[in-house]
Amino acid sequence: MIENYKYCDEVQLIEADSAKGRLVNVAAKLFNQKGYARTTVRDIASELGILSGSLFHHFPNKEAILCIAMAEAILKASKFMELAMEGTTDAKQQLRILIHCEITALHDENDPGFQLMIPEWRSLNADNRACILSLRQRYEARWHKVLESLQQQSVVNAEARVLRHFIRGALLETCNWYKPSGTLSQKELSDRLFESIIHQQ
Amino acid sequence: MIENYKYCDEVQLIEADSAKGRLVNVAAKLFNQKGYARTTVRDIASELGILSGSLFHHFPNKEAILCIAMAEAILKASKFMELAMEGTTDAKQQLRILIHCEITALHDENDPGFQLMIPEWRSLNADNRACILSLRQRYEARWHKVLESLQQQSVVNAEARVLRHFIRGALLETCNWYKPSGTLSQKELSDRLFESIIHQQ
Amino acid sequence: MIENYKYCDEVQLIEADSAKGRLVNVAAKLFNQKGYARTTVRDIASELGILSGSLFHHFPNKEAILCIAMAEAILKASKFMELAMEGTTDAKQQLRILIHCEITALHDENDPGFQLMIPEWRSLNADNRACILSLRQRYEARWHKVLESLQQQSVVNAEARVLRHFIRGALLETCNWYKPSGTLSQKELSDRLFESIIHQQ
Amino acid sequence: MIENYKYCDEVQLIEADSAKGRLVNVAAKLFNQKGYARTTVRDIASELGILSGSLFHHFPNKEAILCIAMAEAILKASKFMELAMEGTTDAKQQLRILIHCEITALHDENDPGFQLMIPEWRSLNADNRACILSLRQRYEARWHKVLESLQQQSVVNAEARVLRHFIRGALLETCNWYKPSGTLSQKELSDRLFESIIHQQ
DNA sequence: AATGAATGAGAGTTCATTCAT
DNA sequence: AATGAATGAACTCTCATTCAT
Repeated sequence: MIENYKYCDEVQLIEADSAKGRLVNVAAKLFNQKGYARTTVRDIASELGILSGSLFHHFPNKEAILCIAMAEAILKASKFMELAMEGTTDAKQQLRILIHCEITALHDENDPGFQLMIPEWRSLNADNRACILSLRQRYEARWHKVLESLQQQSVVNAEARVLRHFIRGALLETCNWYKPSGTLSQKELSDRLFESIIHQQ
Repeated sequence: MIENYKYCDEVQLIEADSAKGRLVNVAAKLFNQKGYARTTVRDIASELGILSGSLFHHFPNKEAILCIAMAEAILKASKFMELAMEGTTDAKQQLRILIHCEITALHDENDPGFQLMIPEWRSLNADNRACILSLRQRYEARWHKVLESLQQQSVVNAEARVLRHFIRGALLETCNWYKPSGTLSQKELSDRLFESIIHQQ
Repeated sequence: MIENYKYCDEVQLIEADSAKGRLVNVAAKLFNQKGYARTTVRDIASELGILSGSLFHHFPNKEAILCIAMAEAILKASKFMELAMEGTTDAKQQLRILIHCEITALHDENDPGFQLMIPEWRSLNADNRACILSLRQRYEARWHKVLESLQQQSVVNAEARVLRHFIRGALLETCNWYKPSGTLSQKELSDRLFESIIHQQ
Repeated sequence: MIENYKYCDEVQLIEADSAKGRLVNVAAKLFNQKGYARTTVRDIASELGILSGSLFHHFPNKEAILCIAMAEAILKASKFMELAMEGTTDAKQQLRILIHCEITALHDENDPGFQLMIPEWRSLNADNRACILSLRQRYEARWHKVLESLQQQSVVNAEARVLRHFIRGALLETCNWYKPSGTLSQKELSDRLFESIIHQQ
């Protein structure tokens, strides 16, 4: 039954201050905390101080909330990343920036949808997966280009594709242990990963 | 209701050939495919050719199946790892072995519980978490020792604790993209990660 | 959403004394009284002294109950009619029997599904409609043959097809006004309609 | 909740060209197509190009729309019928006219409420039923008189009351099969029923 | 050990209706 | 007159779990 609904035909950033924006944000936070399946629409509604039926004024169903949270997150992260990359041509520095941007996206309290993308992938139906996938393409293409360049320079010891997966996994896992409020800053955390891969002579 | 049940007081390896062993195996496989929450006890039972009520002759509840699958997996992986480490004293080689063992555990078809440990952690209640945590301790202690040794030798550029998280994430993520049947063998995959971290002079 | 479920692949008479048989009977009675849409599964369950969830042990959804009630009704009515027609060759007498059988089916307390067929037709999805339609075919074919024969004899003044619709409507409407407990017996009622159409010289 | 509201205290014909008139018309059409219970106020509103909340500026609730649609229909049909009967004294001819008028009312696209009266009777609460019933009285009294007269002349073979039910059913059922756009005109259809009952010598 | 009917809480969703703007 | 966000009760259906057989 989860199969026959499709969202995000026309993706567009929702204003974070709107009712809809707050709703997506709150929902994504709960999805992160408890998992999508374990989060009920009543949980989301009560967090917002409304009743569960009112959610369906804004979204046709629960999955649409997840889908739009992911869509917004990847769009936002893509923009942020491209802005941050501007003017940098050195592949090593580009990688440093990519890592930092992804860390930022994963731990941005105002954009809780980014870290859902991998673990809650299975919660999307085929159509919604296709939609999110297409949005991720531009973002992943950037990564690929940088890593390929590094591979050709023999700065890294693995195929670009394989290395991207390693890095994604390492970064995603930070959501399970890293607390931004601790002693390690996000910048330092990013650098730790960067330096684990790129050894300076 | 998930809160008030505790399993795995007395952990012991179930014979893989027993009815109980097959049950855990089948269930863990389904949990991997669809996620614990989305897998129903009926799914598990029908895969086994029995009715859902019959599951409860073997396990007090669904969570217990998850818990024991994890417990078995970590015990089995620990044994396998310690066997593989025997006689190796060089820290670099030890790391290579650890990585290879974890890849093996993650992709072992006969031990599908290992890859559940992180993503389905939240599906366990407090008691069961404590139980699994204690079983993981010995396993993680081994990792820690090796990584600390490498850090002291300045072979790696991050704190042992942080690096362990990076590696765990990178390895876990392989479950989402790596197919053992493809062109890259598990050994090669392990080596890719090893060489990404440990740069040879 | 009502669209994507199909029932009655393999139609077979359910034993009226079984739990399932009683369930269909009770449900169909309620559908007659209040209409399908206004009858809740809780209504049905509470009439049976069980809880609403238990219904779904026997039927996959509410529509399936309606569908099987119709399927059983038309099968039962077909059998009854063919038995009653045996040995009768005179078309007038055959019509008399057909009318009587349909009156009987419409007012049979133990087969409350028959009178649902027309008014609740729209409550079925496309697949279920096709299923019921195919079951009705044999039944309607009988009517058609008799009425055509009468038309050729010029005993009736309308095309067989049109006349069948008139008769069906007239008979169906009896459910809204006729009470078998009143002064008019079912036999008499049937004869009134018969004699309204077939004028004796 | 359907019980405690009463409409149609003061019945009056709404101008068909008014906003209210169009609304009733559109709603009744939908009620015919999908059934009252399955038609949502959003369906009606979207057909009119407004939002569902706006309906309640014109009508206190959904049931009122149904009720007024019926009320208008019976008033309109009564007027039409009495006009058509004027000057006709022969009972047979009167019946022919009555049948034709009812066919006309049932298939009048501009008066879709008439065919709702029987099948959606159950959707009205007690007060609204009483209201519609009183409006139908004059209309039905006309039928009764004509049929009694025919019965006394022994032109028909059933009690007036019973025959009226037969005819009503036969006519109502035409809504389920007869298409005015087909080869049979409404006049011909009416005559078919007339001639099925009144056999010419 | 297994069945299968039943439970009962709770899930997502629907929808007539209200009301401040 | 119309909007559209919100309500809240009711809906169908799911599912882990129980238990007499």
